[in-house]
Amino acid sequence: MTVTLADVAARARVSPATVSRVLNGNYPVAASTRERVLRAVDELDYVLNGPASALAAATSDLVGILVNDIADPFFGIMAGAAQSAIGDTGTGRAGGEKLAVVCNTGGSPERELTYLTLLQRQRAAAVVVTGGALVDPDHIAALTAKLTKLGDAGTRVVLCGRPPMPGDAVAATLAFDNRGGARSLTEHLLSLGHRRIGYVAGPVERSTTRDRLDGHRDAMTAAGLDGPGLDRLTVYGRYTRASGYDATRELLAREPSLTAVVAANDTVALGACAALREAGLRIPDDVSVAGFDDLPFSVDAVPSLTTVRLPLHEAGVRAGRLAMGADTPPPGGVSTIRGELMVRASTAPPRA
Amino acid sequence: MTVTLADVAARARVSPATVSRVLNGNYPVAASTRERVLRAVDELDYVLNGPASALAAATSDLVGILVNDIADPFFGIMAGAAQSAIGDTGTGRAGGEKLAVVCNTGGSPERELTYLTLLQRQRAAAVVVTGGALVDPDHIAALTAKLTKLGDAGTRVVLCGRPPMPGDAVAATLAFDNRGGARSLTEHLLSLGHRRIGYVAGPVERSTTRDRLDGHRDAMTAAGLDGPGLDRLTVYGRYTRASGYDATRELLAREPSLTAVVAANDTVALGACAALREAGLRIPDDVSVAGFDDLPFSVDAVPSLTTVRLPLHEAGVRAGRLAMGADTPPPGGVSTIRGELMVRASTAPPRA
DNA sequence: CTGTTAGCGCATTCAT
DNA sequence: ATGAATGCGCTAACAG
Repeated sequence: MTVTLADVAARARVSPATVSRVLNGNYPVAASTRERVLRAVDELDYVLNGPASALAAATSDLVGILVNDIADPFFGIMAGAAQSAIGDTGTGRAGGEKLAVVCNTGGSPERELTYLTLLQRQRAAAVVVTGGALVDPDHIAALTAKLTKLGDAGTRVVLCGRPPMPGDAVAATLAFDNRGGARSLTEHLLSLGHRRIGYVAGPVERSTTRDRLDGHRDAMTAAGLDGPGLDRLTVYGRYTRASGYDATRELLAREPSLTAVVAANDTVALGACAALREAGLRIPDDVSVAGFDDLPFSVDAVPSLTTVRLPLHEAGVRAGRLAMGADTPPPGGVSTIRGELMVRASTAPPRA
Repeated sequence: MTVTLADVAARARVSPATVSRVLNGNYPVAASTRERVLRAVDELDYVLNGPASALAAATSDLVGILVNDIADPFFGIMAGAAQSAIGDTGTGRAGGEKLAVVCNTGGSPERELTYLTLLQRQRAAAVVVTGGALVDPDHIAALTAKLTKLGDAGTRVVLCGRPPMPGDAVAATLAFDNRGGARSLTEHLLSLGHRRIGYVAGPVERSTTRDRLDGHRDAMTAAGLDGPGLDRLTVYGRYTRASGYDATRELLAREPSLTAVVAANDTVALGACAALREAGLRIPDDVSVAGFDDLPFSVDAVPSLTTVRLPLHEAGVRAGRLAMGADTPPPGGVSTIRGELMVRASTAPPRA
């Protein structure tokens, strides 16, 4: 019923071993023979049996890319870039093709572990884990253990847009400088003259939330604005528009004379804008707003959003190449990627 | 080095077959034995060898979800919904877990075919193909052939948000009523009194583009507004913000007295808004704008966008369940999903 | 309910 | 440069 390598061998009048060799291209084969085999493959419309191949070779051509939220362009951009970098590395022939796939954890630590197990089960060639991590020590330990096993089994593990992990389970990590970016963003607001700045944070248990908030606090503290007021003007939520909306209303209730709102990311910032507008406040005339990430829609927002640009596409490509072994890991295994402050129309000096 | 099923069997003092049976759970096993085996699995930290399992069983637990653009929430929402529907069908035990993965074709027909081959190679349990199709007959033929082979090999093929295909290669298709939705959208504009309506279409070779444009033309024709003017006020582009921006400038150049712009989707509509605003036109006072899809950001746009809501999440979940065989296909194999007109602030009667 | 026996389709030694 | 033989780890008949 289904065509096997042996069928191809018979048609090409060679041994199965030879067919295997031309297909994998890692071995010297006479040009004429190769030609004949390739023709038989074509005529029979043969497709390699992946599981059989993976079983015999003890490794598969599967590369997994884990994301927290596939509906969020933040992850989509990174994943898409990684996926194309991995696909493009192929020789074009069917031989070197990797199957780069993205797995959506939905931010759930259990699903993260489950996907990793599934990938381990498939003997994945590499795994790219993207986005902020959970700060919970138990989960970090479990994750580290799982990644170590993957690494020991020959799977190359790459972290992208995620803080480094302890141990040597990870081949390479590309970390974003969330703290530094957040600090420069708040410094920008401070330099405009703002003093009563609200902060809409993400989920408290995520490293990204912590890092960005830390950066914000660094700037506030350096300006002598630390103290209890800082906590009072910080509201935690999720990385959604609705969360930004709700948190901003809360902020407004706590401090009606707010002159600026810094959001954990661009999506949250949009929700903040909606809440401010609804309260009859103009942006940036009455209140300035800033985001983080610089997703594609941010430049089109009205007014266009001041934010910190993260080179998501570039990071994804680098992670993909690292996963393929096409690039060598940075010294020490960790590379920190900086964000760039994008000053646009949503921030201005506070009203006099 | 690596723990195998035989190791588990030895530790649990049963035969390998029994271990296999408790792991797959599709066979009666005494509770005490199962307990012993599970304990051994745990103690040895055993992970099933997917390729070996797939080889022996002639099917894997991999489910592929193909999308045109992973960075576009349109696809992200459908893919995420499908993926969670597939994951949730699992019993919770490691046994029934499917590995739902998304593959990004980038809209390239070659990559679409390549991914399908890769999935075929892996003996995927099911494949969900999302989004608009290429209208090119050659590609449709190639795709049909490939899907037929997949189907013959036991892979369940489901189409989601995509027009039906000829033949019986496909187990089920969930099609969006793009034409009907587009028609009702333009009718809305017409009923407001608009007559000079520009249309910013997507890529000419995509079925989604065609269908939505057809719906628009249906409405225009019914209103007696067909003729050469219709073509003159139609500009093709891509499904991006930049494309909407450029096309709208072009439209404005062709017809400065335009009173409305209908865009192929919400993202394009945002670009259109930017171009109009830059031209000093107010929305909707001077020009009305409408989109399609009702992505999450559309309600937050300023002004909020009139559009046609497509139940992307619901469609994704249905596709996922269909792919798992958890739901039975609709009669005839095809189910058409209607959109819902969402009238918001970006459309208003034209100026007198 | 459980053990035994055969492959599944391919990559890889080892020969030649 | 090519062929023959072996085993990867597991599932699926069959027995019992």
